[in-house]
Amino acid sequence: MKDLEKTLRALADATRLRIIGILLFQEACVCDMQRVLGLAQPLLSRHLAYLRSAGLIRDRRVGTRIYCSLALEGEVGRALREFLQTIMPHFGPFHEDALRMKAHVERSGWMRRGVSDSAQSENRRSGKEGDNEDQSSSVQL
Amino acid sequence: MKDLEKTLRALADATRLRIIGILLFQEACVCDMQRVLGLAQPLLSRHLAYLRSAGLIRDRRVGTRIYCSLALEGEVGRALREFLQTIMPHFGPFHEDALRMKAHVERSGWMRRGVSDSAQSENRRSGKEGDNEDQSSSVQL
DNA sequence: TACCATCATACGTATATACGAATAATAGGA
DNA sequence: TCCTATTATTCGTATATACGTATGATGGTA
Repeated sequence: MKDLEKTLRALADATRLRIIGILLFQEACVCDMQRVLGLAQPLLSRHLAYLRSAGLIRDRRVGTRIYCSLALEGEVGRALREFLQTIMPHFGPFHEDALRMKAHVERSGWMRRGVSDSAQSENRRSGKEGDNEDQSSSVQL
Repeated sequence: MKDLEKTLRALADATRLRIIGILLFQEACVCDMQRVLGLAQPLLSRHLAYLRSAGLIRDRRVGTRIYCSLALEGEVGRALREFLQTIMPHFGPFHEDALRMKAHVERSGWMRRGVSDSAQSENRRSGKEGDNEDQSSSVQL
């Protein structure tokens, strides 16, 4: 968690709030977020860079894909997570974004199981679960 | 509490954070804040207007003086208060501002008791206590 | 009414920020 | 190596924002 001012500045933009809203549920890859949020790729990339620079997210690369997750640790991070979990349902686009992401993930899961990338799917299911502590969330739709 | 985006934008400025840091302790008048924070009067006035517009503070006039206090109600407001109480001690100027305000209030109280404005002092002590619920705070120095 | 204290608002300026379009960098497969 | 998918970065532009300076508005007292 970086500088407090930088953190709060990161929250002061609707696009970045939408990104955070998605990540409150679970890790997501940039390409999924791009489609679900309907953002231009460069724009999304820039906002992610900002959030990364502020220490709010971290990422990992799997092949060509970057998976992002929230990085809320320490006292301030925990307080921020709680705060976000309380306020985000009050943020206009939050629910629709969440539904779209859920639908997208289910559709994508189906495609993966049926068509392609089974090796990557195995990779995700068997070996990466332990790394995704940031996925835990108590926000309920 | 107004629009969530506006609220978060209000937090994205160091000067406004300093103002909020002072008000986390208790209601304060504009003139005291101006002196303690060392801000130009028009600047302080503008930032207070922003915070007021965002629904984060409210004020009351007593003669020529405006007293400001935090207005954190409802689910989001309560969450925000908790969040602020946790994070503000991590904000650089917070502690010094608080000490300066404390010293200022003690010095001012002395001057009031000794020299002038005893009617106003009585007014503040006897009749306004019930209105200052927002003064309660558990932030400890 | 004049004067002073307190606070709000207008004007101008420098800087920050968000975004679109274009391009560059990285990874993977044939 | 070439091509494609994914992502990062650059460039230019419009808008927002923070601040200093000057002025206006409100309240109180002599």
